[in-house]
Amino acid sequence: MAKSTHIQAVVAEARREQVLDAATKVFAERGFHKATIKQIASEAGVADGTIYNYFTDKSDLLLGLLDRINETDQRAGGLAESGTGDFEAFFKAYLEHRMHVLKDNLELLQAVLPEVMVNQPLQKRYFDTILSPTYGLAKEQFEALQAKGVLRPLDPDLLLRVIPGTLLGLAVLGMLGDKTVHEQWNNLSSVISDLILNGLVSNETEEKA
Amino acid sequence: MAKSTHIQAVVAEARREQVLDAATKVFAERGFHKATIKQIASEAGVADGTIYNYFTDKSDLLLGLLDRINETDQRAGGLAESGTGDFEAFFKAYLEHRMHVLKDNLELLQAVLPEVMVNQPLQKRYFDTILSPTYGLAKEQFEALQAKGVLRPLDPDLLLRVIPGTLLGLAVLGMLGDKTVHEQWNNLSSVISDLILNGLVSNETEEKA
Amino acid sequence: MAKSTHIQAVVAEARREQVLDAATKVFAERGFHKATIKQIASEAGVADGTIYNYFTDKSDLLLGLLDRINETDQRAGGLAESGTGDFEAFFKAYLEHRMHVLKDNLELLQAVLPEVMVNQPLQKRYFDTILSPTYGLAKEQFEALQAKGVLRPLDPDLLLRVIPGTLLGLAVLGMLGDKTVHEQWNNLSSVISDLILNGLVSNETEEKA
Amino acid sequence: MAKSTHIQAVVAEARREQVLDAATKVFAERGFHKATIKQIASEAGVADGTIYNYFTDKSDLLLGLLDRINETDQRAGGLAESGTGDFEAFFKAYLEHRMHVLKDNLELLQAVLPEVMVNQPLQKRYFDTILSPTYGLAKEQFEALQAKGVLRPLDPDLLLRVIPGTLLGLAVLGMLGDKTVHEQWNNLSSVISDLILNGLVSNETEEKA
DNA sequence: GATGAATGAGTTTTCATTCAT
DNA sequence: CATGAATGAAAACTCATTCAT
Repeated sequence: MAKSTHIQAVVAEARREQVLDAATKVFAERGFHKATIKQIASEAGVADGTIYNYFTDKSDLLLGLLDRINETDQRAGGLAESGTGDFEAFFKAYLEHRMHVLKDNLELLQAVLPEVMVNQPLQKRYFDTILSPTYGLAKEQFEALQAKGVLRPLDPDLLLRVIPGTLLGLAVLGMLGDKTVHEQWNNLSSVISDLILNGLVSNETEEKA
Repeated sequence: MAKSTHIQAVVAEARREQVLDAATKVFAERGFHKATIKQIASEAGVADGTIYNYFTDKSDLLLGLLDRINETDQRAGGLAESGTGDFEAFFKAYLEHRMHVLKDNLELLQAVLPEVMVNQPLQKRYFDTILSPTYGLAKEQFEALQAKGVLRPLDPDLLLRVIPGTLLGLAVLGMLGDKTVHEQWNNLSSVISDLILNGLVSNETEEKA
Repeated sequence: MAKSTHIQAVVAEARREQVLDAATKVFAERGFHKATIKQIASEAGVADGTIYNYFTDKSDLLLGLLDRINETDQRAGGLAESGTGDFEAFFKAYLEHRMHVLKDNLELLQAVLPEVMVNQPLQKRYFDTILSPTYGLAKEQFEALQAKGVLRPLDPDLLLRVIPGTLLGLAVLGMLGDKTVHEQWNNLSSVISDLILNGLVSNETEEKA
Repeated sequence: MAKSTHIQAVVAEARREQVLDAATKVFAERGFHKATIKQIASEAGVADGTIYNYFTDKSDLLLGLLDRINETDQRAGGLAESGTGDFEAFFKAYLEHRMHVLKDNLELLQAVLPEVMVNQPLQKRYFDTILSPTYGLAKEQFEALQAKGVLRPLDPDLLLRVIPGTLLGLAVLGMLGDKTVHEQWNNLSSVISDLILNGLVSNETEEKA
């Protein structure tokens, strides 16, 4: 019995994922409201009613996707540095990693973001479970590096909006159909690193001054 | 008769604006799809049917709002520098201006962006009429400054995504309910300028190396 | 404007009645749950959506019917006697009147009763607005007649359940398909009067004993 | 094998009863249509599908309950009098018995009645198997008593609607939420007997006249 | 032009019933 | 026989759009 119960659970979980995959695709393509349960069910290869065996609601599908983003973010890890030397190398690697994760989850983000932007209960959940924890963690790390003199003393709370905001903004530009963003996504990573680390202004100029 | 026609035209234009104002508010609050014509009409103080004397469609309201964003952007102006000396001061001022304009139009952006992110015909229109022209213009200016050695030789196409992307990303963070972004919006401007111009890494460190 | 507004109101009220008539018929025939909005709309000669311009809900239709029963009951009047002499004649006339009103509203009662029996919020409303007031009024009248020695001293609270209960029970028997009840409805009135006034047991027998 | 078959039959019958008990409860609480197979199955402690091994249909459950009412009525017995003397005492006892049986089966009645009132095929079955036999039986007894001069010569067909109708009506008042009916159920029995036997009008008055 | 009631297509959701395990 | 997930038909309800006034 334990075994069959276990198999049931595995099958059920697989079905859930199958439905969430379909919802991701359809929400991303058509938006939350224009997406119909029929389309999602058909994309998932199940009957309409089946979806309601796994989700209470159409909007419960969205919560399921939010949880996925959350898990993705957990796995992506934080700004945990070995503390050893090279911050620049570390930052580049970290940013590249985040950009990579972001790229892999653009569809998911596109499925969720437009609705979250417009739905306040969802906003709260998104902010509390996804953004806020990230902020808390990173802030301490920034302050430590600033204390060591490795980083310039910019307000860490604001840096923590600007840097992820940049990634988010690029993702949104991508969703708005900017082909360059899509095609050069990998190169963007190093430009951002370079820009954020060293700034826009030429050193020659600066050193002259 | 010419006069009365003119008056009518003025009244009609005023009515159009009145409806667009209402649509901005209701779309921003509830999202394009959850917003109903009834709500917009009521907010505008007109009857449902009246809206159809000025707009063919619910989605035509959205096009009207897109045009407003376009106008906003036109008025905000480009990166036109007098060419004289201080690029840093100029960039700071420019960024502050754009941030200010953006702040004033957050509601409009929130009304339009989530739907544009999900609606491909709208994307194309948005991209072609709003983003693309901005890029073209700014690119030449960047290249000129890089040629003069004022700016470091980062790929201008990518810079032109990263910098506006940062502003857009911050606006989106705001729409997602990040209170810090709202409260510190004005301070964000100088942090961004500083970060973009000079980078994150402390000069002391750099110069030692 | 006052005139056109008035006309609007009259038309609207007529439409409401038209829909309630249709609902009465369809609910009585098929029961609340098996009745569909489509059927009611079709019976009323309007589109489905039109019903929702006058009633918030399917169950709001039922409330509308309850109100009708209430009005019916108000018009039917109470046990108000001139106080003069002949209680028996008065009671016969009163009962006949109530039976007549009941007959005219059997369809309405059949539409409402089965659902009220099964729906507690509706029960409360039905009891509070329809049954309870009737009880309060009649109780005093009974007690007065008992004090005068006209009526035997049976518990008035219980009499006030038994007598209307008898009418209600006969109506229900009718709804259950008892043909005799339908066909002899008018004769039932005098049998009930006679039974209630004089009892079942023969006077001869009684007087012998 | 004969034995195991017998055991199976007993188990099966027990399961049937278990499901009917559950159906009685859930139908009475929520009404036939709002009751779901899932709720009944859960109340009975079996799986949804199991119910279909014992009943062809949701409405077959109702037929099962109708049969129970029928059995209840059979057991309750008729108006069979020993023919000896005291009709009044007999009638009181009989009525008390019926009221008692009715009280014990109010839940069952509440489960069945509202749906029967609205479902014609069910009505026919209910009428033919339950009401009609009762009528036939009792009518003869009434006529005999009237012939003996024990009872006044009221139309027996109508009396046979009025008396059970009174009980039924009181049960319905109870289902409509009349607390007095519930609380005073036992006292109602003697009031009804008294009223039906002796009438409402005071004997003093009558004898004067 | 302005109005707002009427329309009915389109969606979500429920739930009796089936059937593979 | 028992199970309970899958099914999909059926219903309530919403709302953009039309059009008679």
